[in-house]
Amino acid sequence: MQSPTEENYLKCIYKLSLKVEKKLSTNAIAQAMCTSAASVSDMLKRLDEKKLIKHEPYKGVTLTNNGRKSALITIRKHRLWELYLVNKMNFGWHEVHELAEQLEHIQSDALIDRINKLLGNPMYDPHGDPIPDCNGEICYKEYLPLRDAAIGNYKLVGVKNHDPNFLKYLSERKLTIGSLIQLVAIDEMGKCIHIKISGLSKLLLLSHEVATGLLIEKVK
Amino acid sequence: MQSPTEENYLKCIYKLSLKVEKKLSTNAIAQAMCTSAASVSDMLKRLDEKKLIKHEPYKGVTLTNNGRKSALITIRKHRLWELYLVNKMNFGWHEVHELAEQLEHIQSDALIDRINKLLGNPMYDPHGDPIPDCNGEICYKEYLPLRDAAIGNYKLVGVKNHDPNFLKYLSERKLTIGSLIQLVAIDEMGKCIHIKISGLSKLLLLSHEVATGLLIEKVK
DNA sequence: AAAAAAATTTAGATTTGCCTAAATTTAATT
DNA sequence: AATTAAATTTAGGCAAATCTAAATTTTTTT
Repeated sequence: MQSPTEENYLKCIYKLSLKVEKKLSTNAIAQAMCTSAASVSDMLKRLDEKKLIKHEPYKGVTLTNNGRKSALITIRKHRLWELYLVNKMNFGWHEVHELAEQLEHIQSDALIDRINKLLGNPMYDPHGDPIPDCNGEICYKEYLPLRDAAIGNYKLVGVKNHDPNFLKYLSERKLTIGSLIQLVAIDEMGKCIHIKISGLSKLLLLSHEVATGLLIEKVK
Repeated sequence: MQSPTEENYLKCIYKLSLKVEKKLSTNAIAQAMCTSAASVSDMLKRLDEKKLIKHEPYKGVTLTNNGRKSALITIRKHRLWELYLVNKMNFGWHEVHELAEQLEHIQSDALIDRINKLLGNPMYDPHGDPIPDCNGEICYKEYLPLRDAAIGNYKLVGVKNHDPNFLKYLSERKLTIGSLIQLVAIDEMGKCIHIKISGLSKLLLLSHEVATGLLIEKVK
């Protein structure tokens, strides 16, 4: 078993590894964890001894299979809790991250299995991120930012930006995962796009920044 | 704010204080916490510095108002979580204590308020224990063990024994909080009693041990 | 290729929470 | 009242997780 801190390090290393192909630097982890490089160096030694990562001093870090699985199980718990908080406890999608950061460390397979069951074995969390299965298998989708889309019909399937203020901004405009979006016009000059959300009458104007944070899927 | 360990000590001291009128001994706490007297002595010093308890070395311990409130807020969280797990997540009343021991340390007023709201601001947990309000006020009831009752009609309002096996034994016999019980006969010789549960046809035989663990209320 | 800069690790401390063993205080016996 | 026994505290250590500062290694620059 891992401590909550170790779980957080593994989760962090996993997420950074998705962005960076090569071995991870101590500094990158320190920055992401908001701690000192010395603390990270200490922790890397411990995680290496536990065979959760492979750490060659001065060279960098990679996850072992065990470490990756552990990280994905923590991510699974986080995402299931987020979805539970939104779907069953009426929280907004902008409120659940910090809560899930705590709840993901609750140790009980029975509890997480129950949450999964009550949610109907869901595939995605409230932000559209895939939920790893109980073996730590995860299935990534190809995502297209709305910013790069042509005129047409789309479904909102994810957000790239998880900032609570951004999420609140979206839900206030009835934009959540699953929303059907018609891209009506692209204003390259004004650096924005015009969309219409299925079911709502009025047009919505989105800046390129906002459109960059929205991940969509083509609809027939 | 307190650490989970500090919360557990305060909860423990509060619960022991209910049983023992005078000042609590270090040993009593050590036994209840399954730790050494030296560790308790350490912790008492820390809690005293934080003004959560009053500790006169060699003399004993009492809670301050702050300490009592903190303990009761933790107990509130524990009992609300237990009820939530039973009522909303389909756990058995014998399965929820260990989970609630973890969940009670989640730090979020919004979450516990939401749980309270979803449960309809409940008064009692699944074992019939009163739930302190958000100010740490608790209202105890006078309880009568079924063992001491005369022939008549009663409602099961609590259990004195929280052992999961005992609880499972009861629920397997359709005995849970709220069950209406008709005390049909008292067999002093056989050290047992005969009861009939409302809605069920057949008689149930309960040993004096079991009847001692059941807390009841007279029904008109 | 040598020197300077950047990144990383090690050294030495700190805090929390625990331990065992020793010292101290209080309570119980003789 | 003196001694023994029990309870409690203190002393000294350990492990996790953090820190700052110093030492080391790698990379970059000149």
